[in-house]
Amino acid sequence: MSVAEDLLMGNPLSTGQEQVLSVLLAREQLLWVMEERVFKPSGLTEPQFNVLRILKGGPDEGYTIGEIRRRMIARNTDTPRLVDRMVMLGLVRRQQSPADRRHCHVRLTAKGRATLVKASESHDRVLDDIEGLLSAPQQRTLVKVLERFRQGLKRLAGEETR
Amino acid sequence: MSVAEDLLMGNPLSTGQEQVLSVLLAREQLLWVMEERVFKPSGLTEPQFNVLRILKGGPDEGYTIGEIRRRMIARNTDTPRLVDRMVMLGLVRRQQSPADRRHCHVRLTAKGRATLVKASESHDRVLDDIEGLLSAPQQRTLVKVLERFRQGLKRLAGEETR
DNA sequence: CAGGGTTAGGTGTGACAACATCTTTTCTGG
DNA sequence: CCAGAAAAGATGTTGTCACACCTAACCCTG
Repeated sequence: MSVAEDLLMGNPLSTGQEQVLSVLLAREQLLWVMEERVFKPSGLTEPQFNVLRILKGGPDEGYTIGEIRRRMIARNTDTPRLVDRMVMLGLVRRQQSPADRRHCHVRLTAKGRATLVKASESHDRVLDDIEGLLSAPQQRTLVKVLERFRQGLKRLAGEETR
Repeated sequence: MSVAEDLLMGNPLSTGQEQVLSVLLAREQLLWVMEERVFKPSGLTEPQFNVLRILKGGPDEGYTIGEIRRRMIARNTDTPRLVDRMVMLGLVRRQQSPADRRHCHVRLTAKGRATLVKASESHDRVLDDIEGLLSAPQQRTLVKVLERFRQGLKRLAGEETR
């Protein structure tokens, strides 16, 4: 057990500290499971997997770099270079738009699609397992409370710029 | 609003997806607030701040690289190089242990201590604000449910290596 | 239609994460 | 005591995040 987890269990922490640690540690553990069971076996990284999923749900002509970035979970993915590496891996194709030459459309290749299918299978299995961790009411509570937490944080950040 | 947040609100997602997205987005927003209000103003990065806090709570002779790593939240911090950079910034001192020359003790400098004090003030203010986001029962629920979630994930990961 | 602002994307740099490998030092079993 | 295992760090490499700055293309107003 890490010392951080140790801290969370039965030590005198402020409730703010507890909440912060809880969120950080849950995310750490979640990512660890995903890496072991989804990303490593498929040879993808987390952001690469996300790009593939985004493209799969998109139109045939693909998405532009900016559209991909807006759909990513992380705030500021360095999307041009992320796409660069995925082009080199043969996962996606990049093509300048004739209509607006500033845009470039990114599309799945056959290899990218196949890799995504394989990774998605293990991803779905992990999600199924996760649904078994908490009772249904607890799951709803978790989502609801985290949503309130997040909206509150958003206001905290927003107060800076007022 | 990012598309990821958009997804979370009123779209047909599996409950597993919902929980995963909730945790990831909450952590994103939390880190964003911390960066704006704690890390950027103090000129520290998140892991640097954590190292300083760890050293402050430790013994006078400091901690070794390995002890610091075990106390970090992230699983696999590249502690030698993290300490390298902090030495160059003048935040910590590194000294080989005479008893066991494989070890090196890392200690706060005066500058490191002063930087930590300044950063801790804003950190405490953020924690105070966070305590105001949810009702007391909700805060307890959040911590409790995330703890169950995390323990469950740990079992999921552990099943791999059995 | 010309010049300036805006937008999309690329590039340069520094810090961190994750993994592999290597060196030095210590420990341990025979 | 000594050879090999184990431990602690250091180092090399790749991928990502975050920021700053730059370029090219478009648009819009005068």
